[in-house]
Amino acid sequence: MVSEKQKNILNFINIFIEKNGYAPSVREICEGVSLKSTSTVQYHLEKLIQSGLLQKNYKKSRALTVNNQLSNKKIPILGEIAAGSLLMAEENVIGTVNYPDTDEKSDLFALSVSGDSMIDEGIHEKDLVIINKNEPIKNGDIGAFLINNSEGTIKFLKNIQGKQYLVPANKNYEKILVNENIQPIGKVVSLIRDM
Amino acid sequence: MVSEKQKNILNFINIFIEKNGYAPSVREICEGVSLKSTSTVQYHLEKLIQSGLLQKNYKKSRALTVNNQLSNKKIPILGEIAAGSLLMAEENVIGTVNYPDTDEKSDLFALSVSGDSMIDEGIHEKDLVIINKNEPIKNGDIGAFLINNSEGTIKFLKNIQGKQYLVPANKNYEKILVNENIQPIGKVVSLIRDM
DNA sequence: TTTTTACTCGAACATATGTACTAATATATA
DNA sequence: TATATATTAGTACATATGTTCGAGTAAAAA
Repeated sequence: MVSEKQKNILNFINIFIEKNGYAPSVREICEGVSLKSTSTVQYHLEKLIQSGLLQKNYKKSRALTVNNQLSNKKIPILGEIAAGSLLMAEENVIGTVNYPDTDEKSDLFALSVSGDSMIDEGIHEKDLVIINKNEPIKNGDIGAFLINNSEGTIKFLKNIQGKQYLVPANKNYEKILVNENIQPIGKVVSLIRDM
Repeated sequence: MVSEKQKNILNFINIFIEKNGYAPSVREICEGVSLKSTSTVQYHLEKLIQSGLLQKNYKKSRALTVNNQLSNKKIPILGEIAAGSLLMAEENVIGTVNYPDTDEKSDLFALSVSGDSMIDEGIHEKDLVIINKNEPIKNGDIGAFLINNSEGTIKFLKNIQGKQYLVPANKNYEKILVNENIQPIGKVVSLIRDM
């Protein structure tokens, strides 16, 4: 569906943007991919738009955006989870972290780990865990949970003898039976540690 | 030096780029910051350029780039370190990872961790460690080293009784005396784990 | 007061740039 | 063979857009 020339053009646009910080004009694409007519480029741009690989704004200069899978987005870092609320209230956002934006539907945020209850899994105090609110926590997953509407915690979710438990990775802590006071926030999908 | 109006304009440009993926035109800035004349915007853009906060290309449309401290750069992920060479030869690059670009002089790359010699420090197999080639490995730091020009490894660097050792974080492994067969690659500055 | 600096506006200009139309060529398809 | 599709080129047009010039206002400095 997408010809070599079109891939060539898309690649040129990508490199140009990375190098210059803004998109090339139609005539600069001409130069860049050895085409002599602007209408030829126009033709290929239309094809790329139809293929969903490119976005363009009618009559606006250099208003190309490439639909890259590897774009970045800033996700909020929450200091502590507000009592009684899972909302990412602005007053709780203590910063942002850059993270590759892979899933368009995902709703990500970051939590700074406090305590050592997951130390045996290599999750340390002050590590940053990335949590996806839209990804369900399955048996054996590490997830973020809210206890008694006040305290946020990272634990394994494990099914033991038919009952659900929050299981720490530290022998000094006890597992916790999941009841109505415990609500899941989301699955831990990534971990970032600065040293 | 930079007036409120100019900060206002810079902020508008930043938000516009983040939202649209390309920079605003002079007239769109007019609209956005409630100014009626394009020359007024031109005037403020000049000021911002003089202050080093903005870059512009003469006569090119929407060719503004904001000198943000929080840009991102792609850093290469090396599969294995080439025998006899620390060069990041293209054939060894198995991917890239997005990482916030904080230090302009830093020379970063990523290594996928193999083995469990640092497990007690919460560094697991398949974790991605970010290494700064320009940051010296000091006593007590975790660094990346090349052994016998062939094998790359992550270890503590520790000074024990006047001698330098590579110290694992795993009781099942022995520490290694630093000799001429061991050369430092760089300090481990960050860790990324996908789950 | 006069002078300087900072900021704003309006109008006009030059051109960089996106777009449209027609035609030609080559290759595949019926 | 005839027809359709893909690609390229040339020309021309409309306008989006950066730039320049002149002037006015307000506040601060001399």
